[in-house]
Amino acid sequence: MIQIFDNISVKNRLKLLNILETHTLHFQKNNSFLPYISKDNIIGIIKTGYAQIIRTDHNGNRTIIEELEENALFGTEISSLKNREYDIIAKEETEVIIIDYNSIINCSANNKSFYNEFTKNLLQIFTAKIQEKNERLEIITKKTIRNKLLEYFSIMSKKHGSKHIYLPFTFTGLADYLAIDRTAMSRELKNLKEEGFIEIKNKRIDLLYDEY
Amino acid sequence: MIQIFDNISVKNRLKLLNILETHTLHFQKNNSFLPYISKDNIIGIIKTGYAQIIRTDHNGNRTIIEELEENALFGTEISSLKNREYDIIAKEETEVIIIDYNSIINCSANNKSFYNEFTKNLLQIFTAKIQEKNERLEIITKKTIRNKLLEYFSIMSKKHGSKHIYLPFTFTGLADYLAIDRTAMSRELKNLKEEGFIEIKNKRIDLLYDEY
DNA sequence: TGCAAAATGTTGCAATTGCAACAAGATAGT
DNA sequence: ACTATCTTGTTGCAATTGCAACATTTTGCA
Repeated sequence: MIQIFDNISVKNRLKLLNILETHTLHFQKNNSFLPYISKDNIIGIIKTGYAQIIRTDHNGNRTIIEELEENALFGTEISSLKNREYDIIAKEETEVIIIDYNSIINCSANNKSFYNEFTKNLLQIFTAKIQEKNERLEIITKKTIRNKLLEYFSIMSKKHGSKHIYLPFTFTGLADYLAIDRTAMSRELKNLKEEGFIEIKNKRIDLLYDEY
Repeated sequence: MIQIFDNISVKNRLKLLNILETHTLHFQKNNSFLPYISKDNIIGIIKTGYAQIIRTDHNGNRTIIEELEENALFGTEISSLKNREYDIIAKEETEVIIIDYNSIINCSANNKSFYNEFTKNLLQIFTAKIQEKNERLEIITKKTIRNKLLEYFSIMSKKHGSKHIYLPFTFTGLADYLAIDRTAMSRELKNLKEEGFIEIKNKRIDLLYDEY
Protein backbone atom coordinates (compact mmCIF):
# COMPACT_ATOMS: atom_id res chain seq x y z
CA MET A 1 0.00 0.00 0.00
CA ILE A 2 1.35 3.37 -1.11
CA GLN A 3 1.91 6.01 1.53
CA ILE A 4 1.88 9.73 1.15
CA PHE A 5 5.62 10.36 1.49
CA ASP A 6 6.87 7.34 -0.44
CA ASN A 7 9.82 8.13 -2.70
CA ILE A 8 10.32 11.55 -1.11
CA SER A 9 13.48 12.09 0.93
CA VAL A 10 13.22 13.43 4.44
CA LYS A 11 14.84 16.65 3.29
CA ASN A 12 12.30 17.10 0.52
CA ARG A 13 9.41 16.28 2.82
CA LEU A 14 10.37 19.27 4.91
CA LYS A 15 10.63 21.45 1.82
CA LEU A 16 7.22 20.23 0.72
CA LEU A 17 5.63 20.99 4.06
CA ASN A 18 7.10 24.46 3.88
CA ILE A 19 5.78 25.13 0.40
CA LEU A 20 2.30 23.82 1.15
CA GLU A 21 0.21 25.48 3.81
CA THR A 22 0.66 23.04 6.65
CA HIS A 23 0.76 22.93 10.37
CA THR A 24 1.31 20.21 12.91
CA LEU A 25 -1.08 19.54 15.77
CA HIS A 26 -0.70 17.44 18.89
CA PHE A 27 -3.64 15.75 20.55
CA GLN A 28 -3.79 14.02 23.90
CA LYS A 29 -5.74 10.81 24.30
CA ASN A 30 -9.51 11.13 23.80
CA ASN A 31 -9.29 14.63 22.37
CA SER A 32 -11.26 15.66 19.29
CA PHE A 33 -9.59 16.95 16.14
CA LEU A 34 -12.70 18.61 14.88
CA PRO A 35 -12.43 22.09 16.40
CA TYR A 36 -9.08 22.48 14.66
CA ILE A 37 -9.95 21.25 11.20
CA SER A 38 -13.59 22.01 10.48
CA LYS A 39 -13.11 25.51 9.10
CA ASP A 40 -11.34 24.75 5.84
CA ASN A 41 -10.83 21.98 3.38
CA ILE A 42 -7.85 20.05 4.59
CA ILE A 43 -6.00 16.80 4.18
CA GLY A 44 -4.65 15.33 7.39
CA ILE A 45 -1.92 12.80 7.92
CA ILE A 46 -1.35 10.89 11.14
CA LYS A 47 2.36 11.37 11.82
CA THR A 48 2.51 9.37 15.03
CA GLY A 49 -0.15 7.85 17.26
CA TYR A 50 -3.58 6.48 16.54
CA ALA A 51 -7.07 7.93 16.04
CA GLN A 52 -10.57 6.94 14.98
CA ILE A 53 -13.25 8.53 12.82
CA ILE A 54 -16.44 8.18 14.85
CA ARG A 55 -20.07 8.74 13.95
CA THR A 56 -22.56 9.50 16.68
CA ASP A 57 -26.14 9.33 15.42
CA HIS A 58 -29.02 11.28 16.89
CA ASN A 59 -29.84 8.39 19.23
CA GLY A 60 -26.33 8.63 20.65
CA ASN A 61 -25.13 5.38 19.10
CA ARG A 62 -21.44 5.60 18.30
CA THR A 63 -19.89 3.79 15.36
CA ILE A 64 -16.26 3.52 14.36
CA ILE A 65 -16.11 4.59 10.72
CA GLU A 66 -12.39 4.31 10.17
CA GLU A 67 -9.23 3.47 12.08
CA LEU A 68 -6.44 5.95 11.48
CA GLU A 69 -3.02 4.47 12.08
CA GLU A 70 0.37 6.00 11.43
CA ASN A 71 0.57 7.54 7.94
CA ALA A 72 -3.17 7.25 7.48
CA LEU A 73 -4.88 9.98 5.50
CA PHE A 74 -8.14 11.71 6.29
CA GLY A 75 -9.76 14.89 5.09
CA THR A 76 -12.78 17.13 5.09
CA GLU A 77 -13.48 16.25 1.48
CA ILE A 78 -12.83 12.54 1.67
CA SER A 79 -14.05 11.50 5.11
CA SER A 80 -17.55 13.02 5.45
CA LEU A 81 -16.18 15.46 8.03
CA LYS A 82 -18.59 18.18 6.93
CA ASN A 83 -21.33 16.10 8.49
CA ARG A 84 -22.00 17.12 12.08
CA GLU A 85 -22.36 13.49 13.15
CA TYR A 86 -18.71 12.79 12.45
CA ASP A 87 -15.66 13.41 14.59
CA ILE A 88 -12.07 12.27 14.87
CA ILE A 89 -10.79 11.26 18.29
CA ALA A 90 -7.18 10.57 19.27
CA LYS A 91 -7.03 7.20 20.99
CA GLU A 92 -3.53 7.88 22.25
CA GLU A 93 -1.15 10.83 22.05
CA THR A 94 -1.23 11.69 18.36
CA GLU A 95 0.68 14.05 16.10
CA VAL A 96 -1.10 15.20 12.97
CA ILE A 97 0.03 17.09 9.88
CA ILE A 98 -2.71 19.30 8.46
CA ILE A 99 -2.39 20.44 4.84
CA ASP A 100 -4.66 23.03 3.29
CA TYR A 101 -6.30 21.25 0.39
CA ASN A 102 -6.33 24.31 -1.86
CA SER A 103 -2.62 24.80 -1.41
CA ILE A 104 -2.10 21.37 -2.96
CA ILE A 105 -4.20 22.26 -5.98
CA ASN A 106 -2.87 25.80 -6.39
CA CYS A 107 0.72 25.00 -5.59
CA SER A 108 3.42 27.13 -7.18
CA ALA A 109 6.01 24.35 -7.02
CA ASN A 110 4.62 22.74 -10.15
CA ASN A 111 8.01 21.89 -11.49
CA LYS A 112 9.52 20.36 -8.36
CA SER A 113 9.85 16.63 -8.69
CA PHE A 114 9.06 15.98 -5.02
CA TYR A 115 5.80 17.86 -5.42
CA ASN A 116 5.01 15.67 -8.38
CA GLU A 117 5.81 12.56 -6.43
CA PHE A 118 3.50 13.81 -3.72
CA THR A 119 0.51 14.32 -6.02
CA LYS A 120 1.12 10.95 -7.61
CA ASN A 121 1.12 9.28 -4.21
CA LEU A 122 -2.06 11.13 -3.39
CA LEU A 123 -3.61 9.92 -6.64
CA GLN A 124 -2.82 6.34 -5.80
CA ILE A 125 -4.15 6.64 -2.28
CA PHE A 126 -7.35 8.17 -3.62
CA THR A 127 -7.65 5.40 -6.19
CA ALA A 128 -7.40 2.85 -3.41
CA LYS A 129 -10.02 4.70 -1.41
CA ILE A 130 -12.42 4.68 -4.34
CA GLN A 131 -11.89 0.96 -4.74
CA GLU A 132 -12.56 0.37 -1.05
CA LYS A 133 -15.79 2.27 -1.24
CA ASN A 134 -16.89 0.51 -4.42
CA GLU A 135 -16.26 -2.75 -2.65
CA ARG A 136 -18.35 -1.79 0.36
CA LEU A 137 -21.15 -0.51 -1.88
CA GLU A 138 -21.02 -3.76 -3.82
CA ILE A 139 -21.61 -5.64 -0.59
CA ILE A 140 -24.15 -3.37 1.04
CA THR A 141 -26.35 -3.16 -2.04
CA LYS A 142 -27.13 -6.88 -1.78
CA LYS A 143 -30.67 -7.21 -0.52
CA THR A 144 -30.43 -9.88 2.18
CA ILE A 145 -28.10 -10.35 5.14
CA ARG A 146 -27.09 -13.73 3.78
CA ASN A 147 -26.08 -12.26 0.42
CA LYS A 148 -24.20 -9.43 2.09
CA LEU A 149 -22.21 -11.94 4.12
CA LEU A 150 -21.54 -14.17 1.11
CA GLU A 151 -20.44 -11.20 -0.98
CA TYR A 152 -18.15 -10.06 1.80
CA PHE A 153 -16.68 -13.56 2.10
CA SER A 154 -16.24 -13.77 -1.65
CA ILE A 155 -14.37 -10.47 -1.87
CA MET A 156 -12.16 -11.24 1.12
CA SER A 157 -11.45 -14.70 -0.18
CA LYS A 158 -10.44 -13.45 -3.63
CA LYS A 159 -8.36 -10.65 -2.15
CA HIS A 160 -6.27 -13.00 -0.03
CA GLY A 161 -6.45 -15.99 -2.31
CA SER A 162 -7.66 -18.22 0.49
CA LYS A 163 -10.81 -19.78 1.86
CA HIS A 164 -9.74 -18.81 5.34
CA ILE A 165 -10.90 -15.33 6.19
CA TYR A 166 -9.47 -13.44 9.12
CA LEU A 167 -11.87 -10.73 10.22
CA PRO A 168 -10.07 -7.39 10.47
CA PHE A 169 -12.58 -6.28 13.08
CA THR A 170 -14.95 -7.64 15.73
CA PHE A 171 -18.29 -9.16 14.76
CA THR A 172 -19.89 -6.00 16.07
CA GLY A 173 -17.63 -4.11 13.69
CA LEU A 174 -18.55 -6.41 10.83
CA ALA A 175 -22.23 -5.70 11.41
CA ASP A 176 -21.48 -1.97 11.28
CA TYR A 177 -19.49 -2.40 8.08
CA LEU A 178 -22.35 -4.32 6.48
CA ALA A 179 -24.85 -1.81 7.90
CA ILE A 180 -27.03 -4.51 9.45
CA ASP A 181 -28.24 -5.39 12.92
CA ARG A 182 -25.66 -7.36 14.85
CA THR A 183 -28.07 -9.90 16.30
CA ALA A 184 -29.71 -10.53 12.94
CA MET A 185 -26.25 -11.12 11.49
CA SER A 186 -25.44 -13.48 14.33
CA ARG A 187 -28.59 -15.44 13.52
CA GLU A 188 -27.68 -15.67 9.84
CA LEU A 189 -24.10 -16.77 10.59
CA LYS A 190 -25.58 -19.53 12.71
CA ASN A 191 -27.77 -20.59 9.79
CA LEU A 192 -24.78 -20.65 7.45
CA LYS A 193 -22.88 -22.79 9.96
CA GLU A 194 -25.77 -25.22 10.41
CA GLU A 195 -26.22 -25.53 6.65
CA GLY A 196 -22.56 -26.40 6.31
CA PHE A 197 -21.43 -23.35 4.36
CA ILE A 198 -18.95 -22.02 6.88
CA GLU A 199 -17.06 -22.73 10.07
CA ILE A 200 -16.11 -20.08 12.59
CA LYS A 201 -13.21 -20.19 15.02
CA ASN A 202 -12.70 -16.94 16.85
CA LYS A 203 -12.08 -14.32 14.15
CA ARG A 204 -11.38 -16.88 11.46
CA ILE A 205 -14.11 -17.94 9.04
CA ASP A 206 -13.55 -20.97 6.82
CA LEU A 207 -15.52 -21.24 3.60
CA LEU A 208 -16.63 -24.81 2.94
CA TYR A 209 -18.11 -24.16 -0.51
CA ASP A 210 -16.49 -23.53 -3.87
CA GLU A 211 -18.56 -20.73 -5.33
CA TYR A 212 -21.91 -19.33 -4.69
CA MET B 1 -17.32 20.49 -11.82
CA ILE B 2 -13.69 20.09 -12.85
CA GLN B 3 -12.99 18.17 -16.03
CA ILE B 4 -9.93 16.27 -16.97
CA PHE B 5 -8.53 18.68 -19.57
CA ASP B 6 -9.40 21.94 -17.80
CA ASN B 7 -6.64 24.55 -18.03
CA ILE B 8 -4.78 22.55 -20.64
CA SER B 9 -4.57 24.00 -24.15
CA VAL B 10 -5.62 21.89 -27.10
CA LYS B 11 -2.00 21.77 -28.23
CA ASN B 12 -0.84 20.52 -24.85
CA ARG B 13 -3.62 17.96 -24.69
CA LEU B 14 -2.21 16.38 -27.80
CA LYS B 15 1.28 16.43 -26.36
CA LEU B 16 -0.02 14.85 -23.20
CA LEU B 17 -1.81 12.08 -25.06
CA ASN B 18 1.42 11.39 -26.93
CA ILE B 19 3.50 11.20 -23.79
CA LEU B 20 1.05 8.96 -21.95
CA GLU B 21 0.21 5.56 -23.33
CA THR B 22 -3.13 6.26 -24.92
CA HIS B 23 -5.30 5.14 -27.74
CA THR B 24 -8.66 6.19 -29.04
CA LEU B 25 -11.51 3.76 -29.63
CA HIS B 26 -14.79 4.14 -31.48
CA PHE B 27 -17.89 2.24 -30.51
CA GLN B 28 -21.15 1.91 -32.36
CA LYS B 29 -24.44 2.02 -30.48
CA ASN B 30 -25.02 -0.90 -28.08
CA ASN B 31 -21.45 -2.15 -28.30
CA SER B 32 -19.51 -3.19 -25.21
CA PHE B 33 -16.24 -1.52 -24.23
CA LEU B 34 -15.17 -4.40 -22.07
CA PRO B 35 -13.27 -6.60 -24.54
CA TYR B 36 -11.00 -3.64 -25.26
CA ILE B 37 -10.25 -2.47 -21.73
CA SER B 38 -10.32 -5.43 -19.40
CA LYS B 39 -6.72 -6.50 -19.81
CA ASP B 40 -4.94 -3.63 -18.09
CA ASN B 41 -5.51 -0.91 -15.60
CA ILE B 42 -6.81 2.02 -17.54
CA ILE B 43 -8.52 5.35 -17.18
CA GLY B 44 -11.07 6.10 -19.87
CA ILE B 45 -12.52 9.41 -20.97
CA ILE B 46 -15.65 9.79 -23.08
CA LYS B 47 -14.55 12.15 -25.84
CA THR B 48 -17.87 12.27 -27.67
CA GLY B 49 -21.09 10.31 -27.34
CA TYR B 50 -22.76 8.65 -24.41
CA ALA B 51 -22.39 5.33 -22.55
CA GLN B 52 -23.58 3.53 -19.44
CA ILE B 53 -21.93 1.34 -16.84
CA ILE B 54 -24.30 -1.60 -16.45
CA ARG B 55 -24.43 -4.40 -13.91
CA THR B 56 -26.12 -7.66 -14.80
CA ASP B 57 -26.61 -9.89 -11.77
CA HIS B 58 -26.80 -13.67 -11.90
CA ASN B 59 -30.59 -13.50 -12.24
CA GLY B 60 -30.16 -11.43 -15.38
CA ASN B 61 -31.45 -8.20 -13.80
CA ARG B 62 -29.72 -5.21 -15.35
CA THR B 63 -28.99 -2.05 -13.41
CA ILE B 64 -27.56 1.23 -14.61
CA ILE B 65 -24.63 1.98 -12.31
CA GLU B 66 -23.43 5.18 -13.89
CA GLU B 67 -24.24 7.41 -16.84
CA LEU B 68 -21.15 8.44 -18.81
CA GLU B 69 -21.63 11.67 -20.70
CA GLU B 70 -19.08 13.66 -22.63
CA ASN B 71 -15.85 14.16 -20.64
CA ALA B 72 -16.92 11.59 -18.06
CA LEU B 73 -14.20 9.46 -16.53
CA PHE B 74 -14.27 5.76 -15.86
CA GLY B 75 -11.63 3.16 -15.12
CA THR B 76 -10.80 -0.36 -14.16
CA GLU B 77 -9.63 0.83 -10.76
CA ILE B 78 -12.42 3.27 -10.02
CA SER B 79 -15.52 1.73 -11.56
CA SER B 80 -15.58 -1.91 -10.36
CA LEU B 81 -14.76 -3.04 -13.88
CA LYS B 82 -12.76 -6.01 -12.60
CA ASN B 83 -16.06 -7.52 -11.51
CA ARG B 84 -17.50 -9.81 -14.18
CA GLU B 85 -21.01 -8.48 -13.59
CA TYR B 86 -20.07 -5.04 -14.90
CA ASP B 87 -19.89 -3.77 -18.43
CA ILE B 88 -19.87 -0.47 -20.30
CA ILE B 89 -22.19 -0.09 -23.26
CA ALA B 90 -22.21 2.73 -25.80
CA LYS B 91 -25.75 4.10 -26.06
CA GLU B 92 -24.88 6.01 -29.23
CA GLU B 93 -21.80 6.31 -31.39
CA THR B 94 -19.07 7.02 -28.86
CA GLU B 95 -15.42 7.97 -29.02
CA VAL B 96 -13.28 7.02 -26.04
CA ILE B 97 -9.74 7.92 -24.98
CA ILE B 98 -8.05 5.09 -23.11
CA ILE B 99 -5.04 5.94 -20.95
CA ASP B 100 -2.83 3.32 -19.37
CA TYR B 101 -3.05 3.97 -15.65
CA ASN B 102 0.58 3.06 -14.98
CA SER B 103 1.79 5.51 -17.57
CA ILE B 104 0.18 8.28 -15.54
CA ILE B 105 1.94 7.20 -12.38
CA ASN B 106 5.30 6.45 -14.02
CA CYS B 107 5.31 9.38 -16.39
CA SER B 108 8.62 10.85 -17.42
CA ALA B 109 7.17 14.29 -18.06
CA ASN B 110 7.29 15.15 -14.38
CA ASN B 111 8.40 18.67 -15.02
CA LYS B 112 5.89 19.63 -17.71
CA SER B 113 3.30 22.00 -16.38
CA PHE B 114 0.48 20.52 -18.46
CA TYR B 115 1.20 17.12 -16.98
CA ASN B 116 0.95 18.69 -13.56
CA GLU B 117 -2.30 20.33 -14.44
CA PHE B 118 -3.56 16.96 -15.59
CA THR B 119 -2.74 15.17 -12.35
CA LYS B 120 -4.27 17.99 -10.34
CA ASN B 121 -7.48 17.75 -12.35
CA LEU B 122 -7.44 14.01 -11.81
CA LEU B 123 -6.99 14.55 -8.08
CA GLN B 124 -9.99 16.82 -7.95
CA ILE B 125 -12.14 14.45 -9.96
CA PHE B 126 -11.16 11.60 -7.65
CA THR B 127 -11.92 13.74 -4.61
CA ALA B 128 -15.38 14.39 -6.00
CA LYS B 129 -15.87 10.67 -6.65
CA ILE B 130 -14.93 9.83 -3.07
CA GLN B 131 -17.41 12.40 -1.82
CA GLU B 132 -20.15 10.96 -4.03
CA LYS B 133 -19.53 7.50 -2.69
CA ASN B 134 -19.41 8.69 0.92
CA GLU B 135 -22.74 10.35 0.32
CA ARG B 136 -24.33 7.22 -1.07
CA LEU B 137 -22.90 5.13 1.77
CA GLU B 138 -24.26 7.65 4.25
CA ILE B 139 -27.71 7.12 2.76
CA ILE B 140 -27.63 3.39 2.21
CA THR B 141 -26.38 2.62 5.72
CA LYS B 142 -29.62 3.97 7.20
CA LYS B 143 -31.67 1.00 8.36
CA THR B 144 -35.18 1.74 7.08
CA ILE B 145 -36.51 2.79 3.70
CA ARG B 146 -38.05 5.87 5.28
CA ASN B 147 -34.71 6.97 6.74
CA LYS B 148 -32.92 6.32 3.48
CA LEU B 149 -35.40 8.52 1.66
CA LEU B 150 -35.22 11.26 4.29
CA GLU B 151 -31.42 11.19 4.27
CA TYR B 152 -31.43 11.40 0.49
CA PHE B 153 -33.84 14.33 0.59
CA SER B 154 -31.76 16.04 3.24
CA ILE B 155 -28.54 15.75 1.25
CA MET B 156 -30.16 16.88 -2.00
CA SER B 157 -31.88 19.75 -0.25
CA LYS B 158 -28.65 20.99 1.35
CA LYS B 159 -26.73 20.57 -1.87
CA HIS B 160 -29.09 22.75 -3.87
CA GLY B 161 -30.18 25.01 -1.04
CA SER B 162 -33.83 24.35 -1.72
CA LYS B 163 -36.75 22.31 -0.47
CA HIS B 164 -37.65 21.45 -4.02
CA ILE B 165 -35.80 18.39 -5.16
CA TYR B 166 -35.58 17.47 -8.81
CA LEU B 167 -34.81 13.78 -9.18
CA PRO B 168 -31.86 13.26 -11.50
CA PHE B 169 -33.23 9.84 -12.43
CA THR B 170 -36.47 7.87 -12.62
CA PHE B 171 -38.09 6.46 -9.49
CA THR B 172 -36.90 3.07 -10.64
CA GLY B 173 -33.43 4.58 -10.76
CA LEU B 174 -33.85 6.07 -7.30
CA ALA B 175 -34.74 2.67 -5.90
CA ASP B 176 -31.57 1.26 -7.46
CA TYR B 177 -29.50 4.09 -6.05
CA LEU B 178 -30.92 3.46 -2.58
CA ALA B 179 -30.54 -0.30 -3.07
CA ILE B 180 -34.15 -1.02 -2.11
CA ASP B 181 -37.17 -2.64 -3.73
CA ARG B 182 -38.99 -0.22 -6.01
CA THR B 183 -42.48 -1.16 -4.87
CA ALA B 184 -41.55 -0.95 -1.21
CA MET B 185 -40.15 2.51 -1.88
CA SER B 186 -43.33 3.48 -3.70
CA ARG B 187 -45.34 2.40 -0.65
CA GLU B 188 -43.15 4.45 1.69
CA LEU B 189 -43.33 7.54 -0.54
CA LYS B 190 -47.11 7.20 -0.39
CA ASN B 191 -46.94 7.08 3.42
CA LEU B 192 -44.75 10.19 3.51
CA LYS B 193 -47.24 11.97 1.25
CA GLU B 194 -50.23 10.94 3.36
CA GLU B 195 -48.47 12.00 6.56
CA GLY B 196 -47.87 15.42 5.02
CA PHE B 197 -44.09 15.27 4.84
CA ILE B 198 -43.74 15.60 1.10
CA GLU B 199 -45.53 16.37 -2.14
CA ILE B 200 -44.61 14.82 -5.47
CA LYS B 201 -45.23 16.28 -8.91
CA ASN B 202 -43.59 14.27 -11.65
CA LYS B 203 -39.87 14.25 -10.83
CA ARG B 204 -40.10 17.09 -8.35
CA ILE B 205 -40.37 16.39 -4.63
CA ASP B 206 -41.29 19.22 -2.25
CA LEU B 207 -40.27 18.91 1.37
CA LEU B 208 -42.98 20.23 3.69
CA TYR B 209 -40.97 19.89 6.91
CA ASP B 210 -38.09 21.91 8.30
CA GLU B 211 -35.76 19.26 9.66
CA TYR B 212 -36.05 15.70 10.60
C1' DT C 1 -48.43 8.33 -35.63
C1' DG C 2 -48.34 3.96 -33.57
C1' DC C 3 -46.31 0.37 -31.09
C1' DA C 4 -43.19 -1.92 -28.00
C1' DA C 5 -40.64 -1.22 -23.96
C1' DA C 6 -40.02 1.03 -19.74
C1' DA C 7 -41.83 3.29 -15.76
C1' DT C 8 -45.27 3.76 -12.26
C1' DG C 9 -48.73 2.55 -8.73
C1' DT C 10 -50.98 -0.82 -5.92
C1' DT C 11 -51.85 -4.81 -2.96
C1' DG C 12 -51.52 -9.29 -0.47
C1' DC C 13 -48.49 -12.20 1.62
C1' DA C 14 -44.54 -14.54 3.32
C1' DA C 15 -39.90 -13.92 4.60
C1' DT C 16 -36.52 -11.16 6.56
C1' DT C 17 -35.09 -7.96 9.71
C1' DG C 18 -34.50 -4.85 13.66
C1' DC C 19 -35.17 -4.34 18.32
C1' DA C 20 -35.51 -5.33 23.20
C1' DA C 21 -34.02 -7.96 26.80
C1' DC C 22 -31.21 -11.17 28.46
C1' DA C 23 -27.01 -14.12 30.04
C1' DA C 24 -22.35 -15.26 29.56
C1' DG C 25 -17.69 -14.56 28.02
C1' DA C 26 -13.63 -11.77 26.80
C1' DT C 27 -10.77 -7.66 27.35
C1' DA C 28 -8.51 -3.73 29.00
C1' DG C 29 -7.17 -0.51 32.54
C1' DT C 30 -5.79 0.56 37.19
C1' DA D 1 -6.23 -9.59 40.07
C1' DC D 2 -10.45 -7.21 39.93
C1' DT D 3 -13.81 -4.68 37.90
C1' DA D 4 -16.06 -2.05 34.57
C1' DT D 5 -16.73 -2.15 29.78
C1' DC D 6 -17.12 -4.31 25.49
C1' DT D 7 -18.27 -8.35 22.83
C1' DT D 8 -20.92 -12.28 21.76
C1' DG D 9 -24.93 -15.41 21.49
C1' DT D 10 -29.81 -16.21 21.84
C1' DT D 11 -34.81 -15.71 21.40
C1' DG D 12 -39.55 -13.80 20.86
C1' DC D 13 -42.05 -10.59 18.54
C1' DA D 14 -43.61 -6.85 15.81
C1' DA D 15 -42.45 -4.09 11.99
C1' DT D 16 -40.42 -3.67 7.66
C1' DT D 17 -39.34 -5.39 3.41
C1' DG D 18 -39.04 -7.95 -0.93
C1' DC D 19 -41.51 -10.34 -4.24
C1' DA D 20 -45.15 -11.65 -7.37
C1' DA D 21 -48.81 -10.25 -10.00
C1' DC D 22 -51.38 -6.78 -11.94
C1' DA D 23 -53.35 -2.52 -14.29
C1' DT D 24 -52.09 1.92 -16.15
C1' DT D 25 -49.36 5.49 -17.93
C1' DT D 26 -45.40 7.36 -20.11
C1' DT D 27 -41.55 7.23 -23.15
C1' DG D 28 -38.72 6.38 -26.96
C1' DC D 29 -38.24 5.09 -31.51
C1' DA D 30 -39.24 3.41 -36.26
